[in-house]
Amino acid sequence: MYRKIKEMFSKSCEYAIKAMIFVAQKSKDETRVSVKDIAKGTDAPEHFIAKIMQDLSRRKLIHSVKGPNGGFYMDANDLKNSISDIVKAIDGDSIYSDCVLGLKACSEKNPCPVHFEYKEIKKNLIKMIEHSTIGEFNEKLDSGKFFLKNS
Amino acid sequence: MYRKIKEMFSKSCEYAIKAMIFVAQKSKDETRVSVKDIAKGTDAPEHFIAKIMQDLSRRKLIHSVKGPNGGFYMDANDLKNSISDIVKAIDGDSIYSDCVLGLKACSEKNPCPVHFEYKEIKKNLIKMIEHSTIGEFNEKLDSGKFFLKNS
DNA sequence: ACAATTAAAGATATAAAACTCTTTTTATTT
DNA sequence: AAATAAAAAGAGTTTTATATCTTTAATTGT
Repeated sequence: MYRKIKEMFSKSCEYAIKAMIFVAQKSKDETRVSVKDIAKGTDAPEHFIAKIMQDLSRRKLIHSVKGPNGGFYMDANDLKNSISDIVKAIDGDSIYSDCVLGLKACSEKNPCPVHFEYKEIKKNLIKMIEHSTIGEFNEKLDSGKFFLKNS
Repeated sequence: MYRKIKEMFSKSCEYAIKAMIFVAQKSKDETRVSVKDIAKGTDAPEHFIAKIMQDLSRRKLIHSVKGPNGGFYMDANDLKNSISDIVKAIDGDSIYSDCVLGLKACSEKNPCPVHFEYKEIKKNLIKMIEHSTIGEFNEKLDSGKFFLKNS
């Protein structure tokens, strides 16, 4: 029985976050970024990231235009979106609401054994992903000290 | 496209944690707990939790005996295991090592944009799951203030 | 020794996530 | 208006996780 690897976010969500940051980078000068470019820039499978971009677009986290010279871009408002907004759009908000042990009945009044310990972790996690906006990451990457690609 | 629900641990791992706590509860007086009882006590599918118990047993996180009046039990040493030990046994240790954005090349010197923010979260998470042992939870549950079942 | 009981092992089935391919729609450029 | 380039939509495939079922091996009580 091989059960391995359990990440914080789904693969889709990882790609989504990377894609958002990537497009933010490229769309300063009104440029539109094609799915192909996003796939290359983030080491994501092209057709898969295309689907994810559709989701992000439908959820208004990013803009898109069809046709020649079309593609994805972000406006000033889009840059205000947080990692949390992306996570919610792609993975849903169970990371906020659900019990670590998967107990539906778990609550403050009916806590699972790890409830209060986990509460702190969750609070920090949420703080982090809500606090950091795409725009901020954009600036960080400009500084040249951070990287998006795998190789 | 329906992508929903992304938990901190895998379902298998949730079941494993609950099962470990459940068996700890029951095995004070040298009692052995059967798979059937574990399944009932933790709201887990019987045949599925059976597989998980096999894993835990193989990894020496729990003891088992076959035959009539057989079942699973924990000795004093087993009670010293932490949640972290269970997580590592079932989900692997990627939660410790892997980049949130799934970047293989991500490191202190080659950080992804969220690397340093996430580092703190990870540190807290690890501290929590390493710190809390099965034995402690056992005592907590004894106090009657915590619950394992879903309903 | 035998029957009963239980976990271990193995094989199979189902569901969800990850990924791919094809067709359609929309916009742009000539 | 036609050709083209791009995303959107839809359908399909593969892989992994979850779950079930069956057989085997070990232990106990009679």
